[in-house]
Amino acid sequence: MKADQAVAALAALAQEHRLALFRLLVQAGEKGLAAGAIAEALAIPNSSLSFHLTQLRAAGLIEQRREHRSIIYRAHYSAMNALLTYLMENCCAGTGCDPEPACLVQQEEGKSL
Amino acid sequence: MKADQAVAALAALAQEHRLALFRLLVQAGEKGLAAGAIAEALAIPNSSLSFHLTQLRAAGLIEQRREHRSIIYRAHYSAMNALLTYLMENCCAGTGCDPEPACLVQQEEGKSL
DNA sequence: CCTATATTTCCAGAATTATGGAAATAAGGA
DNA sequence: TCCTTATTTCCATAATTCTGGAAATATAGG
Repeated sequence: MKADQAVAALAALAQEHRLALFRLLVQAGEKGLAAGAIAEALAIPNSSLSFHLTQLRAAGLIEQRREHRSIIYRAHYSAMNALLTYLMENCCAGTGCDPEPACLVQQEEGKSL
Repeated sequence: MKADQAVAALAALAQEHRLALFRLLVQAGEKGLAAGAIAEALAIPNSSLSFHLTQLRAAGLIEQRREHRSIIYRAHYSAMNALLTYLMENCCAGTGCDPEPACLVQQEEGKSL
């Protein structure tokens, strides 16, 4: 991951409504949620929600698909993991970070982040 | 962790210089780095660096201590882990997130995040 | 006390971002 | 085609953030 992608992803998450929205999608899992359901859950006007969905999508953190009349959004987990990995890359100069429980993210890889 | 703390931490990281700075400190480990060394490594004017250090510190992501004439900064790993955990909280509706390698952060807890 | 080093504070201009109502677009069914 | 539902685009206002030079503050040593 490159620095400007990471900045874009962090900026996308650094907003009250978008953070709540992203977490909602993280918790919803692979099946995702329709835009209308999100607007209702978060009590945000449609036009504002659409703006925030666009921001998250531009940052690569969520995906959309159309299903009948609804547009379904879901979290893009691998993008999220790439971000977490980037943040903690080469952490603690390789010393293991004790006694703090840092460096968690990098220990379970070998898969496509 | 509460939502507004998470937003503050993400906003602090969502800036080119601050992200590079934070990662530099993550990689430097517990011994940290002096402000001057950071300014040199990142090629940022002192006043700008000081602004960014203040932002990161206000968000709880870094700590400072004085050592002789220098002020040493280091990453606050537990705050970082609290943020990562918050982002992925209850992820994938408990289904395990396969086939994506998400949900990494929460699997190694039992320690003070 | 004077000097050198290290870092922060002050400031104002430039740039970016969030908001929500109203209108526009898209899809599906009668 | 016409109607209903679902979502996005447009727009102007308001608010926030970044920048870096110059001056101020803090520490240490001679």
